[in-house]
Amino acid sequence: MAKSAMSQSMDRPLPDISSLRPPGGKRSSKRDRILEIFLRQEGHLSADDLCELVRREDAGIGRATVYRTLQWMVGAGIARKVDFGEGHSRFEPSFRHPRHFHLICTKCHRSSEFLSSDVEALMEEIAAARNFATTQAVVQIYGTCEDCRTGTKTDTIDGTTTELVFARDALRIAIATERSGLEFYTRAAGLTKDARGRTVFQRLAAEEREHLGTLEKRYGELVAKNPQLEAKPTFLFFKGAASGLFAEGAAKLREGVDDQQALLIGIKCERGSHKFFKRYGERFEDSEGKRIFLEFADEERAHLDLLIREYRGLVERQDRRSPAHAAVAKPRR
Amino acid sequence: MAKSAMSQSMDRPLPDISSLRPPGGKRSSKRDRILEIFLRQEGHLSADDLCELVRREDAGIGRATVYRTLQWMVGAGIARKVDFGEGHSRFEPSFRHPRHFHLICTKCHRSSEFLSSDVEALMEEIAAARNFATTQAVVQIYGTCEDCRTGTKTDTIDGTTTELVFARDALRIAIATERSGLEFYTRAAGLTKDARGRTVFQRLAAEEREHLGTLEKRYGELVAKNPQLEAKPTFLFFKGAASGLFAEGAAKLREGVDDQQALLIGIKCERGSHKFFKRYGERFEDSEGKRIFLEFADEERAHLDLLIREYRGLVERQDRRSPAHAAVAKPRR
DNA sequence: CTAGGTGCAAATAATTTGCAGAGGC
DNA sequence: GCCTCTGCAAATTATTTGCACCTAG
Repeated sequence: MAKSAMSQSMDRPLPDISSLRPPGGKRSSKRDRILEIFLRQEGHLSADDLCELVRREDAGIGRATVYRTLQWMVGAGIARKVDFGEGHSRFEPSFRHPRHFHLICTKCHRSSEFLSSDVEALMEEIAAARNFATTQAVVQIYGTCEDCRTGTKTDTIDGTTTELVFARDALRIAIATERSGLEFYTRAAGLTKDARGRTVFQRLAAEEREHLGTLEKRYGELVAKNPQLEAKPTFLFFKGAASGLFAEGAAKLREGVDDQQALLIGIKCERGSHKFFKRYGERFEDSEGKRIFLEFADEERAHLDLLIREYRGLVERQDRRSPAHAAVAKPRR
Repeated sequence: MAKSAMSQSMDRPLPDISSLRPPGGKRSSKRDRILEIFLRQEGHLSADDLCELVRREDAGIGRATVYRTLQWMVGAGIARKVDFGEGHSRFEPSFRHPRHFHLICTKCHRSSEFLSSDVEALMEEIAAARNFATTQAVVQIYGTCEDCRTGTKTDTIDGTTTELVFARDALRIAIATERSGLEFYTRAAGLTKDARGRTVFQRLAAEEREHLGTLEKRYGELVAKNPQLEAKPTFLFFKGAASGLFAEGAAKLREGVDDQQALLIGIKCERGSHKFFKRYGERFEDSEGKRIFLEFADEERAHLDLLIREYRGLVERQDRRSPAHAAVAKPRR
């Protein structure tokens, strides 16, 4: 039985490339050369592809060294080994997008990538149900790509645009969530009888509107600077329970609730939304998209705090009026 | 570049084993021997494992023949080639469960299987968004299994119990859906003012209750006959949008609706539920679990028809009273 | 000086192929 | 007799190793 497995410890946050020379071996020499050439490429290289490339620039480098360097890179978390069932492994730089998945065309042998937090969430659930400690997950969809079926060249996401497409998708998701939040608060403001409560909701609606404006402006700037962006396929699939949350909240509002309940619903929505974007934002590598998610999470957090403050104030005022009823459920945290 | 790909055309509904001898080659001889030995095993065999097994029973069979038979089996849809990243391929009989996914323990090198219609649905969506024609999907979760971490032996699903565990899970899902349906109709009956409409909802509630009883009895019988079943881990992960549908429907009822709207909500729920179970039932191989899903789909269909009939009656009666308002949206189909 | 890095060629491992012979129809 | 199946050994491909040599700290 051969080579069993190059240490499967992938998907670490990887600091920066220059700082990881020491771990393991001495400084370096050809290693650097190979690494540099590897990182310069895009797509999924086979060991042999890399050999060729290296040989082209530096005649005196042996296949064995390339293989050894590849093993080191995988162990150090610089590269990821992927298997497309071709009888040989391929390698991809891992610093760009951790845990992305692949659509693999069996006709043209090209593969395109996608991110799906939805799929990840499901896999986490499944692993948890089986008490399985996940280190890595592989999702590969095999089939025929659009280009091969129709003969036309469709727009693809290449190495230079992934970052941008990711940022675009992050913005789109944030905007969608913001919209449903705005709708929720507008409706809540319309329903609330208490003048003070209404003011809070109006203020939140105004904030959402403003933030929505900011996000849309940013989106506009992004696509203005990169006109090809709008046509690119979706890279990040993320239904975002957050948008579901606000819709659900809005439905509850329609059932008719008192001011206190409305605040609690708002709190639930913002808490869910915050947690959600924080959690998913954190699992991405440093990038514009990640930053958008985390910023957005902070924004939601601020709203959450505001709502909680207001809720406390409301309960306090009620207490003062009729201390006996004070036993109303308090929001956690 | 080697062997590229054994025809990727897997996952066909496979008729029965005896009838697929002719396609391709002559009758057979050793082929049958190898096939028979392969099918008798459970788990994921490597080509070498199979060679050993075959050699043990029939000394005069060469490695090449085993490889060639394996290729033929994959092409004929009898076997599926799986790659766990060990440097060699493994093969599994494909007639049991099409498109299942794997949890692979990197410590003990064992793998357990699961089905997730939720993951499948997401992958379909993703493929559709990219205009990608899927032929096969691979989902592998690598990590450490419970046994390896805790040292204890947990209950696993082996070849003899998969069918039963699948049936168990199908029943559990059907029961959960039935429960939420029952709750929905009970609530609807309570809310409906029109005597006739109320009768319909009561009748449906009664039917759901009865069917629920049947399903629960069946579940009880199943686990009584196989006491080890209750402790087995979940095999089929299936949130079932259907249960979500009824819950959503019930929420809408709470908002306060008239009888006609209540019927429409019921129709929407049953239609969704029927479609859902039909669709997912169809993608399974013939098995008790599949039958449970399809039976359940039929049941929901009957309810749907009843609701539609009732809805039509209601509209007609209204028409007779005030023909002018006849332009109410009709349910499709 | 010394541990690890490197090249080359040989070793290993998984899988396929060429070819002569065997077997069913 | 034809056509495919088979076995064996040789070929191919991907990847690793042994070993002598080289090089940076």
